[in-house]
Amino acid sequence: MGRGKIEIKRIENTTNRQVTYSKRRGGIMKKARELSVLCDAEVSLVMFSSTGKFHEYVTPTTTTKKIFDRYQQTSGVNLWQPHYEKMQESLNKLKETNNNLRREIRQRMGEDLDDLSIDELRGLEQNMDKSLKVVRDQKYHKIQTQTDTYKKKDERDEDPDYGLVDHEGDYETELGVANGGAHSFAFRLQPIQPNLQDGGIYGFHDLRLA
Amino acid sequence: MGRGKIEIKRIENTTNRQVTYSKRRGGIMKKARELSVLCDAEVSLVMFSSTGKFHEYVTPTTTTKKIFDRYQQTSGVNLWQPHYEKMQESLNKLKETNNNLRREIRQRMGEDLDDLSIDELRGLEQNMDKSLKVVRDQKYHKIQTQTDTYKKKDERDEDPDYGLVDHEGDYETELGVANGGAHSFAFRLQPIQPNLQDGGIYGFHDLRLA
DNA sequence: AGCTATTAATAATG
DNA sequence: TCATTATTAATAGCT
Repeated sequence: MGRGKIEIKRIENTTNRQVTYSKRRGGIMKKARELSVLCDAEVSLVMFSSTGKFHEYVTPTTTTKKIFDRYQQTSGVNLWQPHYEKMQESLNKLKETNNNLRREIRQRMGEDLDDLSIDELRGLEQNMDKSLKVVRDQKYHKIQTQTDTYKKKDERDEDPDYGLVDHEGDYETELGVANGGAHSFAFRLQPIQPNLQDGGIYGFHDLRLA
Repeated sequence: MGRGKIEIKRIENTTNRQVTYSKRRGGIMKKARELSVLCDAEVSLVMFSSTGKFHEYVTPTTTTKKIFDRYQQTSGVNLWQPHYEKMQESLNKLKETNNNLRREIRQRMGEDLDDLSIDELRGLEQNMDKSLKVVRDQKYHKIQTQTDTYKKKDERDEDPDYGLVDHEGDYETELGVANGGAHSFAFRLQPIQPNLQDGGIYGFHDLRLA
């Protein structure tokens, strides 16, 4: 369809190649548009010239993203799914771990004990008993140390923030993630938060399953 | 270019539309191929017919994924990155939360106490003391209940497994070691599959900071 | 960029 | 769906 027939092979002359690219690009985009309209089809046409210039046509009623999403779904070709799935899997594992850790803390606080067997209860009790001794010793040790320090310096003034629980900022809501603050200890929490609203928002010290 | 000129608008007759789709699809794919070869260009052409049938052409020297990546890069359109980053962020928050939960459990096991103030130690001690009483009561209650059950049961039949609690033998041995010989109630949670390779980024049931 | 001779695509038809 | 063909559409080579 020109002044002469041409062979379909790379046009070596650079200028010619560019000109032909320009002309045919217009042609194929027109074809794509016509196909969209006439046949009510979704079309995505993406082109990069040999010089790297980018052109595209997409059916106006959709987007390239949608076309590619559909492409993935239909063709079964995974463009980024592998990575995504891996992360999703990691997220789920972490959430499960998180729940287990919360459950353990709750049990160490004397809640959620119904499901434990006698042996488990015995193990927990022994562990807590032993741990409590360690904590107690550590407390005495610390008091002793501090007393010594006071004797030396004879300074004073206590921390006015004593007892305050700081509530840090927002947490990830979409995935039901609760982010414990660096110094969030359940045992410091006096009133355990009553029921919050749904949507995966949990207080820092909420040990319910996420 | 046919026996008559046609207007570029949706072909209402379904059969006609399909036929035209079929013909023009072939035509545009040929054009895409020719553009690729003649002009040394990268072309991706994705089409969905109105009935949902999928067809594509990609320059043979590349792949749809590569074109897609390049498209993202060139057009500046970020299609999946936002979601990806969001997940990454969630992962990080979850990991931090898990670390905090682990730390709390460690402290409830008498470890990692050095950073706690006297007041925090006191709070922890009181909480543990109180919780221990609850656990102890629960243990006695459970033992009592089971004893009653045995009495009733013995009157009827002899089912040696009834009411018996498995000694889930693993949890004591496997973990005691990891935790300096301490009886590690935490590791009762071990059953979830261990982490795979991947550099062990997410240590799920290890109470050390990940 | 335009122009146009010529080839290519395809709408209607069988 | 497949082949034919009269027409229109695209475009190669030129300016």
